[in-house]
Amino acid sequence: MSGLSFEDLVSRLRASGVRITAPRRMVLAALAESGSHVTAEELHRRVRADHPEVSVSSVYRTMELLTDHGVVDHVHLGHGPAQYHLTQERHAHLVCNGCGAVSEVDASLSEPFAAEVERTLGFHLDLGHFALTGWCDVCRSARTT
Amino acid sequence: MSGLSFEDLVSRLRASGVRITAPRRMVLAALAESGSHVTAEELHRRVRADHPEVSVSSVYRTMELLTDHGVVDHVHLGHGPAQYHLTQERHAHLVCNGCGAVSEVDASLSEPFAAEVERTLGFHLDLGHFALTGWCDVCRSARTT
DNA sequence: CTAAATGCAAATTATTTGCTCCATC
DNA sequence: GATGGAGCAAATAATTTGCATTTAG
Repeated sequence: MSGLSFEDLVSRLRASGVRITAPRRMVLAALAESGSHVTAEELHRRVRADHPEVSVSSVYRTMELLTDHGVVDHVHLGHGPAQYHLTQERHAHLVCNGCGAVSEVDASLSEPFAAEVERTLGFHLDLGHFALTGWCDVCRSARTT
Repeated sequence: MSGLSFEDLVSRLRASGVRITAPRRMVLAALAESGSHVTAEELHRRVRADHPEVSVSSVYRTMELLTDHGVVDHVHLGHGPAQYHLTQERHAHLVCNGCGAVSEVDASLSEPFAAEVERTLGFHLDLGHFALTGWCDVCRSARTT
């Protein structure tokens, strides 16, 4: 799912019967060019720079479509808007309540916990969709002093 | 912090210099009477039943005040509104993406994970503020079949 | 040509804020 | 009676939806 170029993605989608329209192409391109996480608003801003007529609804509708096709995913990093990204290996996110910094948790760290929850509670955790919040080292020290 | 009666809470607040107004008293009473988790809207609905003039803003402002005084806390159970509750021992919540059922995770289960994250990443998790999402047994089986 | 997608504006949901009037201490 | 709270309505923020108009295949 990762490592595919932008045009590869377009071909794959067209092959799945997805209509490749100008807005869709532009939104997907903007997403591919963005770093890991972008908000819908940010994508809209980028697309609008070249094509002011593209609307936010198209961004949201495209994200929904691409999500259904497994190409896109999003995370909620606490309060605030959802963050979209091309589908990749799922991992948990840590968001600091103080500075807002986002870091990633390697699956190897969270798997034992997820396994334990599954075993004892019969609940299958998806730690990739909502971030885990807390305090980074720096902010933690700053508040306790 | 737990085990205090409604009137105990009121006295404690008044002692801290908090003005005990009619709306505050009613909102706090509604919260105390509600089970563990209630939304602001639900609290408003309850209070309004007897006193239609009380506004939502008062509910929100009261929740904010009580939060500042450590009497109230809230959790985000995924999408949807925040859920308020009287302050109690913090624990993580599991929300099923399928049926929406909420369950609690005993701290003993999450502590080893939190400790490991703290040790290796220097990040102090607060698993009590945002719920962990995933799939309960029933919904999980239902989707994979 | 026709089903599906777009743009735009208006609706929703959850929460916050400005402001004038009212009540607690 | 002064300071802080309440109510109401309007403002925000993020997203969704209805509908008339375009467009990909």
